[in-house]
Amino acid sequence: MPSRADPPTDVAELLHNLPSFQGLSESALTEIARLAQKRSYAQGEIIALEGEPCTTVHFILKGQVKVNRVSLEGREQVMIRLNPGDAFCLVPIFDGGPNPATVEASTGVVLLAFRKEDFLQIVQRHPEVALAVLRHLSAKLRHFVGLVEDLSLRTVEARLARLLLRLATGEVVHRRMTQQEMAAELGTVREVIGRALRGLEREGIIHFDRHRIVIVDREALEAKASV
Amino acid sequence: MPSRADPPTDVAELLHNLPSFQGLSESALTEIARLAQKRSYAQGEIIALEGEPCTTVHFILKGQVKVNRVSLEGREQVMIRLNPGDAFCLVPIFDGGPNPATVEASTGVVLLAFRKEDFLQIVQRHPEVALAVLRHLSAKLRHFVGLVEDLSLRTVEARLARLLLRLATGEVVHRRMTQQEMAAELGTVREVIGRALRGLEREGIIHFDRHRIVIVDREALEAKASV
DNA sequence: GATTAATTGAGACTTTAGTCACAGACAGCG
DNA sequence: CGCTGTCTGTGACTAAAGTCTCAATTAATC
Repeated sequence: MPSRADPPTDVAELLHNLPSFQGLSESALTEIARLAQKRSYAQGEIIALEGEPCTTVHFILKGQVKVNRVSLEGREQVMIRLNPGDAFCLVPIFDGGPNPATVEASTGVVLLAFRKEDFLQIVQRHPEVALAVLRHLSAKLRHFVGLVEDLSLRTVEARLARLLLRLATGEVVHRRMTQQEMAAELGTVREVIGRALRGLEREGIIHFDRHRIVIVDREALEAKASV
Repeated sequence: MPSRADPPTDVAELLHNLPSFQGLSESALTEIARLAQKRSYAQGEIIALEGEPCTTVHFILKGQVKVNRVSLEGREQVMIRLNPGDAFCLVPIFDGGPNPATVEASTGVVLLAFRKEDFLQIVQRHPEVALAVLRHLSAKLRHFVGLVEDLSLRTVEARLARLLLRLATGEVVHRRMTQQEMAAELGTVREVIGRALRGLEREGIIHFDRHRIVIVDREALEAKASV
């Protein structure tokens, strides 16, 4: 299903939900709203393709996207997952290059799109927006430093332990992620994740309860995570 | 040897060399120059330490720094190397967190430092600077996407081949980099780099000539690099 | 509810990477 | 020149990760 340009409703209203546009006057907001286009994507749709030129910035209103790269052999590495309030395609807009990675809708997604020229104008005219975008890029950079450290200096088991701790609310990992997805997130393959999970269960650290994973021994899991 | 705050000379002049401050009026430049402090660091000095709070942005005037993280077992991963014109400690300034990584002077280094509050003011008052910093962060983000892909989807041999191709001017790699340094750059250990290098030589792809490496068969090296 | 399709479990095996332990080479320096 | 510290070469070994294959299980769909 292709993306749809939704009818131009109360876009200014939607801008209120985006941290990047906080602290602006109403008049500025309506002006900016005129430049935004609301779009929807179905789950699984590709929103931006690695290597392609890019002329639009996107701000997520609803849903989640994953930014990834795929190797020649078909192995996927998820770079980052983005949620409502986050933006993407900022990099190609600012440095002028092609998309550094592919962006795919993990769920149904609604977002606001700005044309490159318009967005560059906005950033230059509204220091609040510029600062918010700088904050956002900084957060991403910090995320990547952690990701590189994980991949370079930690075992799969440690990375998995950290992922479980991150996903858990209380002692339950309710989120249903397939082993394939975990593998793509952690830079390995399905079988290895499966073995690692079963290993953790055999050690009595986690427990499979239907579709949820329960953390039985949090301390032990944290110990694995900090290797 | 500790960092020195150099005497306040012609700082405005120095700003001309930094891409982040292009396109500003002379008056703006002199104003900004008043807020900058010139500092020097000796090779090997730590300029910023991972986990520490950070209150200063730095722009490199001369020399090179490496940004890295070290695991508990003492293994090092270089995140990025920065050269004249580049800035660092932007992330903690904008997102308010601690330093995401350690910054060390790879050579003797001269840089300009701004206090956090001052720099945030500058960015908000001068859209040109904001835009340049956005470009700079974007370039770093792009670099990190490549690094993650390398670590996750490529073998050490492929990463090494890419490094050699990047370092080479013509067919010669003026090897000033030790195997230890290459290992830290590529996320592995010295011995593995040594073996990989000797492997490439045995295959007749590269050749050791004194302290330089000569690329004998560029095509074969590129083939290894693109795996 | 039968039949696909997707997901998971599992074993056997290969490859890649990392560890350990030394010996040799080499560069800088008193 | 000889000493010292850094860097490199090498082999034997271990560990971690990845591959291949197939069965079992669990959704998903008509």
